[in-house]
Amino acid sequence: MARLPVYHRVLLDLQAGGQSTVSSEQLAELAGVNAAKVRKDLSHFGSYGTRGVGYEVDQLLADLRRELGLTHDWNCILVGAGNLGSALAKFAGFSERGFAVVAVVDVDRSKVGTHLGALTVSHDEEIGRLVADHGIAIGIIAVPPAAAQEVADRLVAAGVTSILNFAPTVLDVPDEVKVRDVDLAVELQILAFHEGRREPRRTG
Amino acid sequence: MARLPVYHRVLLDLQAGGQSTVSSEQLAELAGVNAAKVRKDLSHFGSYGTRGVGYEVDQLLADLRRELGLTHDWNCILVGAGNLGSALAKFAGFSERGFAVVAVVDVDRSKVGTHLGALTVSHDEEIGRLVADHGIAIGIIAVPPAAAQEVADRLVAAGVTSILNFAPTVLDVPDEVKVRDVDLAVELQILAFHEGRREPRRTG
DNA sequence: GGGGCTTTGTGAATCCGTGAACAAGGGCGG
DNA sequence: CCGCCCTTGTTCACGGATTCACAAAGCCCC
Ligand SMILES: NC(=O)c1ccc[n+]([C@@H]2O[C@H](COP(=O)([O-])OP(=O)(O)OC[C@H]3O[C@@H](n4cnc5c(N)ncnc54)[C@H](O)[C@@H]3O)[C@@H](O)[C@H]2O)c1
Ligand SMILES: NC(=O)c1ccc[n+]([C@@H]2O[C@H](COP(=O)([O-])OP(=O)(O)OC[C@H]3O[C@@H](n4cnc5c(N)ncnc54)[C@H](O)[C@@H]3O)[C@@H](O)[C@H]2O)c1
Repeated sequence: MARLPVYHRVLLDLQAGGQSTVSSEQLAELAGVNAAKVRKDLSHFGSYGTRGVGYEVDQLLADLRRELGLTHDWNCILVGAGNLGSALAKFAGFSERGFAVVAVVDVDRSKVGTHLGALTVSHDEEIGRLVADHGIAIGIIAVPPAAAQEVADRLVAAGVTSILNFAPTVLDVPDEVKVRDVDLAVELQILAFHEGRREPRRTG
Repeated sequence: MARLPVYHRVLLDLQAGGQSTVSSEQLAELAGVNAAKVRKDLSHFGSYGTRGVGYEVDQLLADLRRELGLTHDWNCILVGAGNLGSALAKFAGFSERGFAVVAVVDVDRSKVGTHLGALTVSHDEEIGRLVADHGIAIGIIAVPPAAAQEVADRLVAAGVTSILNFAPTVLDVPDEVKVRDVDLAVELQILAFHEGRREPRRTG
């Protein structure tokens, strides 16, 4: 389910706000979904809500963390230290959510050795060693589309089993490797699609 | 349908490669979906495939462009010139797909007047004027979560009717405004979820 | 010009996610 | 200790998306 992470995020906010229990209705409101859906989702992994009261925030967070595999931090490797890669590497928000970018590589030798936040860019060929040394399971691809498949092959060869792909390319990987694509142009096109249905022909 | 933009992208590649016709099977392969799905999707807006041959790439691209509202470019306004905002503003790939970031604003006065690629950062308060002047329908939010709702309100007040939101927050907007959320931590958590199911407890 | 091959378009069966509605259950006040 | 009220957990029905499978249909070669 793609909604569990959203619940997790909302619950973190509630916990930070000092709230100890939450009803499915409130959680639904904050997560922008239906209340029945929330209850069904939570019951799918043995929820422990109290009828008449709701769910205990701490307990629910612990369950969600377990379910999402966030009981420990996940180390990630970032490939491509360009525009997007730099922004990702410098971003602090991932660590709060259980993820740590522990390595950045680039094929461009002029970038190797430069710093991005606390990280130092390594060379492309080090992927294998870095993945092994840090026990990395997740790779992030932020290279031009033409290089994405090659990078994916190397990540898979190095032992990475999950890939977050920002390049607008469909990657060909073994079945056991999970890929999620983030194509921002696709997101914009979906918005434009609805925009076009709104009123046939308005300005840009 | 969220697949239409992917077909569009694949067809652009095929066209660039000089291919004049494409079968539903090939298109499905390249887009990573089922062939029947492709045919059904395309038939939904009056497709003109030739039995025994396939679809004409140019014709299909033109139909898709019309369907996706890409007959003209869409002007976008970017709010937040931080890590992520800078990367987005400098990124050239959007224009090839029918989108143009024509304005960047930030609340931080020290950033106003600085350049990001060909763009100059304007101040927050100019949102209304910029949206009106450029006929902007799409806003992109790249500010910290705490400021996202306020920015969304301003965009809506200015007349923006579609929002691409990078902040990890559920935005409250009028029904007629379309929002798409891109939360990278959520994407990573979904990967971690599958990773956790793979083998209960392995390293990072 | 006709037959065969290839590929489309679609009908039907199926599966999955969604949402409404309701009975079971627990706290809480009397 | 009892009954009321609130919220959960679950059942059910439904709509939409997905996939299979096949008949119609165009092209090409003989
Ligand atoms: N920048 C954005 O805002 C943005 C937005 C949407 C999508 N994207 C996508 O993200 C990807 C990266 O975009 P960008 O703007 O950062 O591009 P960029 O050109 O700024 O950076 C790409 C980096 O990848 C490196 N690289 C190239 N081949 C490599 C290889 N084989 N191994 C390792 N590193 C390699 C290059 O040296 C460069 O540093 C692109 O596919 C782009 O389409 C970017
Ligand atoms: N950087 C990333 O790689 C990344 C990754 C995932 C998500 N995000 C999300 O994207 C958003 C931006 O991230 P970032 O790293 O660019 O942050 P950042 O702090 O680098 O930049 C935020 C910018 O927004 C500006 N800003 C703040 N309030 C504003 C307002 N009311 N109006 C206009 N501008 C305002 C700030 O001045 C700053 O320049 C955050 O919500 C973050 O969670 C970023």
